[in-house]
Amino acid sequence: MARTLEFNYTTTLERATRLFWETGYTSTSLRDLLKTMGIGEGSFYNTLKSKKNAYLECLKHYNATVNRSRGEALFSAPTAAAGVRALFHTVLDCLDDPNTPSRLCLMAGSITREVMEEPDLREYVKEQMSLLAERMVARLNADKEAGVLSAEFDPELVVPVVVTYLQGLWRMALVSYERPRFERQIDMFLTGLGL
Amino acid sequence: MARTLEFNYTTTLERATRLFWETGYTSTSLRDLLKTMGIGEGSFYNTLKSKKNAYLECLKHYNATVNRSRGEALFSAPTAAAGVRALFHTVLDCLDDPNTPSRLCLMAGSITREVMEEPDLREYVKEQMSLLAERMVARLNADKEAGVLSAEFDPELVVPVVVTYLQGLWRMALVSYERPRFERQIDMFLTGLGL
DNA sequence: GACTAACTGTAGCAACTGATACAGAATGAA
DNA sequence: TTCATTCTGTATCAGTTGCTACAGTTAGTC
Repeated sequence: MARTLEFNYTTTLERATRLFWETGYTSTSLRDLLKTMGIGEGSFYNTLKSKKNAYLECLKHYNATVNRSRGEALFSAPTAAAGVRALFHTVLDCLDDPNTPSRLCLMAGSITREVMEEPDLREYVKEQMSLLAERMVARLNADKEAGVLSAEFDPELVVPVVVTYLQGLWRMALVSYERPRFERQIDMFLTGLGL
Repeated sequence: MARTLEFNYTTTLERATRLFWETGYTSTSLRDLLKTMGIGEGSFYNTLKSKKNAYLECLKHYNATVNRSRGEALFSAPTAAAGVRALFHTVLDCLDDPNTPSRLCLMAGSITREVMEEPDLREYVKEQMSLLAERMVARLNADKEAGVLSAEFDPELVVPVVVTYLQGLWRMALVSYERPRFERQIDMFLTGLGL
């Protein structure tokens, strides 16, 4: 072993994550990336290998922080239904937060032809999405077995609908967003599903 | 007036539409565009002014053809509920059609940071989306007044949910698509809303 | 048949794309 | 101190981006 890293890897990745979050994978140029990260191409390619790999690391970082807290919102609520509503609440809070880099969640923003064409990125995104879905199914099933949710309620069927709707929500926020409208819409949606 | 256009405007725009549909606004290069259109930069900039304007014209063309038939599916059904289901049916048919350029509807694919940053494009997309929503609301209200839908049913509240879900559906198809799964999901969703 | 207006192809622009080569600097082990 | 190893900044690569200048071609009008 020899010379140590001159920059702080974590804070640098954090900056990269925010930029990718703001401008997306393809339209974030390497130059801008390096500028906001505060490092040169030498350091970048030595530690992160490529733009694609850097993006993957940012996705992981995002899931370990932002999406992790969303998952906690889902689980810390007294009932599964309240948990799902809490999850949507964190999404609205994110949209309202002036500190958020973009109206689009980094993960939602990665569901793009260009990103999906990269096999490793595609697989990671797919994997993470089913992970969230599985956790949600598990939580709903727990309530079902406890008798909080009716026996007819089918988590395996409902969860994909919720995930799909959530993806649509991020995109719609890109067109126009007003919290009260979104709140009413989400309530209508979840009530319809029995949550 | 003088010299006439050497190429057929309509078929040329059709080709451009298919390419934009396939590869999206930003990642469709002018070179590729000209190659598939079969014209040179001279003709292109004389008739279409810019890449942005060409994209706008393609969106209009798409709405006048593909989305028009989707609207017809919505209206030609005996009931509004059947109409909405027919609309989703055309979407699935589009996803199954091997001739379709992309898993993503051209309009759905235009809901992107880059596109939304162009004021004219943004306005057009927004306008077209509310147009579809209005038509849907009108159809549902007609059924409500006819007594086919219950008095409690609120189209103004339900329609945004449907539109949002549809956007999510396109994106999810980009991740992975299997018709039976989607059919079940859509049925669950619409049933929940009372459609 | 001349004139004018519009269309078209070629060449080229400056800026940017992700990535690399490589000399030099810093570090820990011997 | 020596030495191998790793990190970093500069310069640069070949290819691409949307767009424009302009000469040459074609057509309708008088």
